[in-house]
Amino acid sequence: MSEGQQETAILSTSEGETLVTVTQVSAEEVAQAGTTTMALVQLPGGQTVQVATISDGETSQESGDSSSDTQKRREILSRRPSYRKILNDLSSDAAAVPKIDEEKAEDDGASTNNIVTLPTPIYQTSTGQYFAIAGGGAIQINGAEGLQALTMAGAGGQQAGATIVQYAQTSDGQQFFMPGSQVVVQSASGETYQIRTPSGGIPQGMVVATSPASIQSSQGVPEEGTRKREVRLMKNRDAAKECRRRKKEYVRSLENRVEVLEVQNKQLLDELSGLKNQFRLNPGSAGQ
DNA sequence: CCAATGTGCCGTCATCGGGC
DNA sequence: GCCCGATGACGGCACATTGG
Repeated sequence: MSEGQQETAILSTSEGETLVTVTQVSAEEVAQAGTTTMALVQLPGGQTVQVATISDGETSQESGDSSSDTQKRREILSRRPSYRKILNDLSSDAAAVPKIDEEKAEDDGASTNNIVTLPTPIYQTSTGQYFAIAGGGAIQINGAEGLQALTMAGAGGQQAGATIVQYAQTSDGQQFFMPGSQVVVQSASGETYQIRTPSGGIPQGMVVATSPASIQSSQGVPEEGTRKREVRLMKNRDAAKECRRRKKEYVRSLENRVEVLEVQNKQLLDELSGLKNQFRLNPGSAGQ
C-alpha cells in the first residue's frame, strides 16, 4: 500500500446508519508504529480511535493516550535489545504516567515499585482478617482462633495469595508457622521485621516475630550485617522481578512487530502479484 | 495411574556498569 | 573505590502434558 492510499470499511445498520468507519492505515504508518497501530476506527460521534494489537501487559496501558505510547514503542523497537535502555525510557515516562504501577498490579501481583515501600503496613489473612505492624514494632493480629494463614494484601514480595505465614491463637499470645526458615517483612516506614525459626523452645516450624529494636538489643551489631543482607536480597528479588517483567514485555513487543511485518509482507506480495498479473494482461501499460 | 518431561516463575549469586 | 541497580546464569519448585 502506498502513501495516501487508505482502505476504508464502513459498518452500518440495515437502515443505512453508519456505526463505525474503519480506516486501515498505510503500511508505512504501520511500520512506523512498529507494533500496535493497525487501523483507525471512527466512531459515530466523529471520535477516532486507534485499534491496536492486544497483549497481556500492554492493554492496560494503551487504552488511554496512545500517541505517546506509539512514539515510545517506535523508539524501543528501532534499536537492538537493551533492557537497561528500555528501563530508562520507562522510568522517564513513569513520572507522567503511572503505567508500571497499573501493569504490575494486574501482571503478576508484584509490588508497585519495590518491596521496601509497601503501600500499607496492614496485611490480610486468608479469612479476611487483618494484622498490622504498629509504629512501636509490634505485630497486631485482630481476633483469631485456630490456625490462620497470612497472605500479603495487595502488592508484596510474595505471589498474590501465597501463604507466607500461618499463625495460631494461644493462651499466651500469637504463634507463627511458616513454610520457609525465615521471612522478612518491611513496613511502609522502612522498618524491617524478621520472622525466623528459633533453634529451640517451641515446636519445629513455629516462629517468632521480632521488631528491629528487639533484634538489635538481643543480638547486637553482628545482626546488622544480616539485616543488610536481607534488605539487599529483598531489593535484588524485586529487581529480578522487574527485570523479568521488562524482558517479557520486550519479547511481546518483538512478537507484535513480527505480526505487523508479516501483514505488511503479505500486502506487498499481494500487490506485487497484482501488478504482475496486470502487466501480463496488458504489457503496454507498464510504467504508467 | 504414574513417572518422565516440558514450561513458567521465582530466588539467589555473580558480574557489569554508572553515579558519587 | 564503594555502592547500587540491572541482568545473565543457575537451580528449585509447582503445574501441565504426555506416553506407557
